[in-house]
Amino acid sequence: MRKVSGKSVTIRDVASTAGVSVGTVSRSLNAPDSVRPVTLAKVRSAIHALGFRPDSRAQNMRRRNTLTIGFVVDDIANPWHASSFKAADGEMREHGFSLYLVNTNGRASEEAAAIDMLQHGRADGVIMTINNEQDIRTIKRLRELRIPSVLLDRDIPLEIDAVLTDHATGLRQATNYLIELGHRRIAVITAGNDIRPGRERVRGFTEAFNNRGLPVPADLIRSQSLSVDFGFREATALLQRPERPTAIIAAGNRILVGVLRAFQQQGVSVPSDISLIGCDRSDLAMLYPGPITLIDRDVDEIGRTAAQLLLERIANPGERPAQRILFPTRLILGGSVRPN
Amino acid sequence: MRKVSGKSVTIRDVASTAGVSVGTVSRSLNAPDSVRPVTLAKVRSAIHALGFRPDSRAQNMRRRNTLTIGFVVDDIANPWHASSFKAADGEMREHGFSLYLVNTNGRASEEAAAIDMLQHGRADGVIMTINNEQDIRTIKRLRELRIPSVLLDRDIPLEIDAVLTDHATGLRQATNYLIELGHRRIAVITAGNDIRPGRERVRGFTEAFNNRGLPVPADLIRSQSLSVDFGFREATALLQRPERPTAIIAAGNRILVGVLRAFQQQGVSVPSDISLIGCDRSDLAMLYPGPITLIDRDVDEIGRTAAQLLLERIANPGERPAQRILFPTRLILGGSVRPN
DNA sequence: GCGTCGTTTCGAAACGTTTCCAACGAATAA
DNA sequence: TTATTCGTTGGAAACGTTTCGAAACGACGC
Repeated sequence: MRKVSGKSVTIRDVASTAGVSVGTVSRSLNAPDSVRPVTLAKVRSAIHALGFRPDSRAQNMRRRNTLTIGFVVDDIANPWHASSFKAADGEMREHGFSLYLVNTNGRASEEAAAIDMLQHGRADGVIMTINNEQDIRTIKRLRELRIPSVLLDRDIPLEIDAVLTDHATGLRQATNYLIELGHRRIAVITAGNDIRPGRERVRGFTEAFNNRGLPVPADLIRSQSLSVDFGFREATALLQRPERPTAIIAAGNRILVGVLRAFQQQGVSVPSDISLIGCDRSDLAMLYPGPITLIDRDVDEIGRTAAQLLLERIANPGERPAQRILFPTRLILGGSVRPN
Repeated sequence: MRKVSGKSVTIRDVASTAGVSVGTVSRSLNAPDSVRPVTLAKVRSAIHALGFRPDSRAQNMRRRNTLTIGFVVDDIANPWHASSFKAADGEMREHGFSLYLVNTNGRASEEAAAIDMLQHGRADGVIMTINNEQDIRTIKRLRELRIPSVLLDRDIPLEIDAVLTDHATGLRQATNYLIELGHRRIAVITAGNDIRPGRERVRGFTEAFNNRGLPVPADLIRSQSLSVDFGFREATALLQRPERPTAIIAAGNRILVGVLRAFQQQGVSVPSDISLIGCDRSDLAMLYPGPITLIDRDVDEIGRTAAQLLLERIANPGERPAQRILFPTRLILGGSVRPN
């Protein structure tokens, strides 16, 4: 809190102290090779003596950039988002960028406001996991976006880079696994068809049954939202049906939380009362006694790839066609499934 | 990606379109009451027609602020940090601020670099949970900090606002509870004495024994780090002792993860083989069968309070004495403890 | 008709950098 | 010797906004 002198030291102070012009100071910082060693030394010692650090605001203003990337998610307390943030942040930091984290709480209005704010001089690019691929406001903003962007696990019919997950295959594998163990009344709880993961997971689930000529248990497909509450509500309802499903696929890491909460409340144990498959590695999934069998994916690589894609766009702002990169999933066998 | 014209629209374009001066446009935006209604209308329609939005970089430059707050933690994947971020972010957003999230990975050098960067024009304030209260580099920076700051759950002998938790009482209560249930070989795993939570928790633990005239099990106090790995290592070692503790207090939410991992690996069940108390509400603690008895605190209120403290400092930059606000803990009984 | 006042607007300066162009001196080539 | 080039430096313009003092304008009182 020690505020010695009111004014902070600028490049002009350094220049006059070192007895050179401001241009020379600037070049000493940004292109030291272009200044004579003896001059450089004078400048450096002046900088050191005054404790000068360039003001980022002025640099951003003049350079027309910010070295900042917006990272937009609905909920950073979702461990998957936190992990992908960390991965993207690590990659970005290596290239001198920092990340603005915008938590939209799943509200489309905050999402739109975030994009508006970020693109007018607060960020050089955006990584987003939007909440609804059909929302008019968001789409409109994305279409007119002035800075490069990458979608994370979302898919929009616009020329935007995207890093996607092969959820369909993941769900197909998981469903096959359950079918092979004799399960037929298999429920899946997942996002609605307003986002790609919801659509793809339902597709994979359906295909698994179709491929074997088995009837698809359409009324056991609960596809609407990735929220904890939705998982809880649907699991509760499923457990109360006269003919309980013998297995549930909680396709979404927040959904898994809701499902386990329902199990806890109803005193249902896994896997003796019901089999369970989750999504995405998390402390909960890995340490829950069993542990829980899950459809995993490499969140670090996904986050890092998003960052790389964006960095490339920023470095070469040409009009390349959009890239869409697909990452595989992997079924990790735990102890939350038993034969039926 | 539609980049119509190379240049973006500035306040000058608006001025000439509306037939007024740039000053008037600026005042239309920032002090609409000071401009005649008919002029305001002209300006507004020009703004709308051109799709003008002021450039944040220029505003930051001229106004000498950024409406941005740095939020510095070692690991955003720690759910406690994620929750406090969300709470602080919500409060800040209401006041027009956004949050820069800086993930230091627990490295003191990155911590110092983050502070350096933030205070030179990237942020108007900082909320920090630093990694080591004794680190020279960090201390030095905090002493010379040019922007207001708030420490979250950390304590440094400097005039800096802080939002703290009454960990000592929390640990005393938890320890008392175990003692009353007949436990004597109680282990505690927690942070080292380089951060306040470590010191306070050990103090509370010790006091509980002292208050009853019982010998303090000094060799069961494992106080070094809040990491998952430390929790895992210490729990593993404790389980392998000839005289196992009958109860473990995992005093730190990451430590709890490590402890449960050790239990999982060694096939130890809770509470039949050993009693367990954790810290901080988390999906894992609440859904782990039992659930786990824990020392909780209101993370939302803590995060919000940190934000409010900082906002107040930013609004009134006077030299008030530092404020230190202490929040209580609460023992939430689960099913992870049984009488000994 | 003139001075005064209040409201509204104009225009320029300022914020702290970067970058461009001109200028300079020394070194090299003719 | 003069012309040319190269490396280095100085000085000013520029980035897009806010803000401040001055100017313009009407209304009003005398």
